[in-house]
Amino acid sequence: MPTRTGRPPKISRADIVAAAHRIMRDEGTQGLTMRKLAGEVGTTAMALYRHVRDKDELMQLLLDDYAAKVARPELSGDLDPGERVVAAAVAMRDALIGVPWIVEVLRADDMMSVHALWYPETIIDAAVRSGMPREAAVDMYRIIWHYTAGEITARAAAARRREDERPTYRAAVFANLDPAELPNLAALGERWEELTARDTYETGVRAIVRGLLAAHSTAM
Amino acid sequence: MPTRTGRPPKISRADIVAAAHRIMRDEGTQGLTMRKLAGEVGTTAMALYRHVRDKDELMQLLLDDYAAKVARPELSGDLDPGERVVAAAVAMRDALIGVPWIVEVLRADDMMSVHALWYPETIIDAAVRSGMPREAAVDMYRIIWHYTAGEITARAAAARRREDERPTYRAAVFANLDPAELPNLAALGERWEELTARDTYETGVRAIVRGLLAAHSTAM
DNA sequence: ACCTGAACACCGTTCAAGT
DNA sequence: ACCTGAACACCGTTCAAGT
Repeated sequence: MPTRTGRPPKISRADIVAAAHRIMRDEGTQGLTMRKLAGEVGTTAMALYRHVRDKDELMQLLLDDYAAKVARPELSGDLDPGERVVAAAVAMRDALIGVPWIVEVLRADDMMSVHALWYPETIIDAAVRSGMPREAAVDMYRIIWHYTAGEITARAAAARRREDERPTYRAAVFANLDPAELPNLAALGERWEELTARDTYETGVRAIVRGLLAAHSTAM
Repeated sequence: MPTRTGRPPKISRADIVAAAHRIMRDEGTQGLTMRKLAGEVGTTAMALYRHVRDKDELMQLLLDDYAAKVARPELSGDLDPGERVVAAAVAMRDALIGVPWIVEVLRADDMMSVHALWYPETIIDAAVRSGMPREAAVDMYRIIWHYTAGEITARAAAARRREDERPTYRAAVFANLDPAELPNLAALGERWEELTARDTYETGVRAIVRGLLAAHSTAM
């Protein structure tokens, strides 16, 4: 058994990740800086680089750590395949709704961390059981993912905007609509604010699933 | 007629916006800094603040300028309402595909600049003509918008990733899948890369439209 | 009225030196 | 082996001074 030599560590990866989660929760992606994180952990910014290659690796660590903690919801066994897809998508959205920064980190990968591959697996599995070829099932997953990522991002941005005091650019635009050119928007007027605050996520996934299943059975 | 006094301007808002567009095109949102922009225009960073309140206002200017230049596609008159929605959504996606930074700027507003309100108007109008109440038509527009924003962002990120040399995190994940736990993903294996490169945007909007129209006629 | 230089309060990251 | 201080090459923005 090799004896470790040298100075014993003051901080650990786990300390860093835990502190980073707290900052992310309280101040968002913007608020997470290496210097502030170091302060939270109780060292200097430079010490962090002993434990983490760079900020990108830290984000990946954060993602994996969160994904590992997300519980797998039990999907009731008597759902038909389409409803299983909807239930899995809603669960995925629920897992992301409090942590919109994750969507930024995920970016292009069309998927979450290793620990969250359960979501695509379930969605693809249910789609296949509904009679789709596996390729079409992957398309369904990706379409749902793009929709989910877009919805989460818009929701987070709307929440940020509501915290802002300044009058929205949007309000100014709606005050000056030409009803001749944009009759529907002008007719909606002040109701736009209220209508766009509604949670239509599930309506959307359900439409995607229904629409894709219908398209597939027509094509047969 | 009041005489203007003082030093004549060396640069204009138009110069600034034009230079900013070039930088955005060549280097993306990351590349646009006030100092670099000033260099491109031929002044100092601080001179920009005579013409633009701050970087946020500059982004809004950029957005409006681009939106004003986007041509309205003529939608053939003999499309049924559902196909009109699809055509408008595809046109909206096409207008955004080369300028993904716009989606970042738009953030929460669920819509583009004043000059691009034509898109929601057309989509809502077609949805209403297909027999939906206006509220449901707004929902349809928002669902399509979230899907579109998510797709554009993922597409841009995928393009960036392809430019990177380093082996993708995703590749490492797929090499170590447990087929017992994730049978579908394991079966897909190397095909994942190829399958997720496919353009499924139109399939997605079409499904959304079909699904929402079906849900509405069922409910009646 | 417009532009400039110096400065402020930040970033992520590197590197040589300390323990 | 780990941590620290000083430093580098950046940010957006302000402010007093110049033309």
